[in-house]
Amino acid sequence: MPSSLLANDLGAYPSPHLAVDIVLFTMNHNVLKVVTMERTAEPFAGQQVLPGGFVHPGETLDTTAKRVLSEKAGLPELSVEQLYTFSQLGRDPRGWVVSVVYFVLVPYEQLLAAAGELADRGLPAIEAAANDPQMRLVEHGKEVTLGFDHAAIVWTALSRLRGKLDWSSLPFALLPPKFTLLELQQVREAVLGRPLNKPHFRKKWHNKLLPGGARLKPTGLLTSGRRHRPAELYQLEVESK
Amino acid sequence: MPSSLLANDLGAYPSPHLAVDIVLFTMNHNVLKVVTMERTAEPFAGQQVLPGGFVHPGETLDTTAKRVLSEKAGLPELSVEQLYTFSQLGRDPRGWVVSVVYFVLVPYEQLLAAAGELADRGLPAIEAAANDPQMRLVEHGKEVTLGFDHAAIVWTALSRLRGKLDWSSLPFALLPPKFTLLELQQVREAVLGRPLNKPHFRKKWHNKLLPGGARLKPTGLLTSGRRHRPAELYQLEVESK
DNA sequence: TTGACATATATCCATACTGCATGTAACTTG
DNA sequence: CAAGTTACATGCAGTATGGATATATGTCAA
Repeated sequence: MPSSLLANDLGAYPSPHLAVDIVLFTMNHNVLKVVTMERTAEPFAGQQVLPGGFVHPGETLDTTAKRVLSEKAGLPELSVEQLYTFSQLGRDPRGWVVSVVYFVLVPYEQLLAAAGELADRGLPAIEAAANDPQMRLVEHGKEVTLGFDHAAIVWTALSRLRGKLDWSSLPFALLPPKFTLLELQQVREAVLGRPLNKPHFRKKWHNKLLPGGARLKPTGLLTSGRRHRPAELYQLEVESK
Repeated sequence: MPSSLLANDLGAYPSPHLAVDIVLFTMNHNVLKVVTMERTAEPFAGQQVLPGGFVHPGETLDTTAKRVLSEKAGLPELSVEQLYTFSQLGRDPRGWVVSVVYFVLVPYEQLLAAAGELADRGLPAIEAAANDPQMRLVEHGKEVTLGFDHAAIVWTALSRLRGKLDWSSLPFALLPPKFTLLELQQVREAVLGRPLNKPHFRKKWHNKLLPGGARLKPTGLLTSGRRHRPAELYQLEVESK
């Protein structure tokens, strides 16, 4: 017969410290970027790390993620999505720390408005070709090394984002509410790390119904002042049905 | 300027208790089942719950999952996959407990061999139609209620399993090493909760190359003693290339 | 021995999606 | 007004999808 589950008193075992780290993606000039911050304390002082913080009593992990996003980047209104929980031994030199990692997408304009100093400094750009398990983080032409195991975490997040491209409406969170089909194509090219065929892309995405029930609808509005023929603006609409 | 990350001493905040719960799927008579155990202690004494346990110092979460699987079901050699981390407040009446949930697939024969008493008792069968957000757990004709938030956890695991059907070789872990195409089809029908077209299914899966680099190859062997025409046995082979 | 039965397996067809080539339209800048 | 750049449309070949239909081959019962 199965032994009783959780028969031990709570508190019988020591618990790890539980933290939340955020992979905050954004996109600027057709390049996918990730928000990092300089660490001031040891360990890894002076290096770039992902924004994060410890879980407080009375918080769910989602709540912690939103609080960290608000405190560190001034972005309180974003929807967050849990990615993975990292628990490798020794991943934090200070002790036993388990990190639940969230990933979040934000249009560059919104990031600028909320935390301009972040973007001024420049953010690490993600360079990762489609069929290449390598990933480089580049800022101002030179490679950035992240502290802790955060480089591996960003790679995991990028893989998940790629997987979500085709069947989730989440990647639209990298774009402003209204966007052209070319802008959408550039987002997908940057995430996938490879070029896409343009006429085919247009046919596929014009008025496309997404699995979530949303539809990509043309608005009738046009771009202007862009030194070429204006393009129609599209937006994501929830299907009434 | 960004404030320092993790500036607080470790230990400044209280930590939740960290547990691992396992959703162990198996399949018998074309029905998808999940392994549960009767809880003997309060809270939820007498109810069925998922196998689980607390993380020990010196363990990664994967290690904990494998230890729990070994201790509670006698299955030490299975590969485990992290599903999601649950942290709703009040999900455990005893206190602040965060659960990292893993899901695992095992062929019914292997489960029988390792923990026959589990299968003798009967396991809750999962009844969930394709486009229906409802899910019922049924054992011996009547609905089973799971303790804690474990019903919601099983639903999350089923959703993930469905999502993995098309692009992962993981669902093959529900089958023995050699199997017929019909058996594979029945696995997929049980997981998806809807029938599939047979001729199309055969064309699609004969010699199919899976994303992971594995290929579904016919072995030349045939079934026998099944009161109808023998079927060819297939197996998953890693592509040398 | 023979025919009913259940499942395996093969063939065919209509439709949709993919990847790509080609051509035309419309705005901005010099 | 010409050049440049991008938007937008159409057509085509190869492949995948979803399904109907027909034939093959074993077991089992009479």
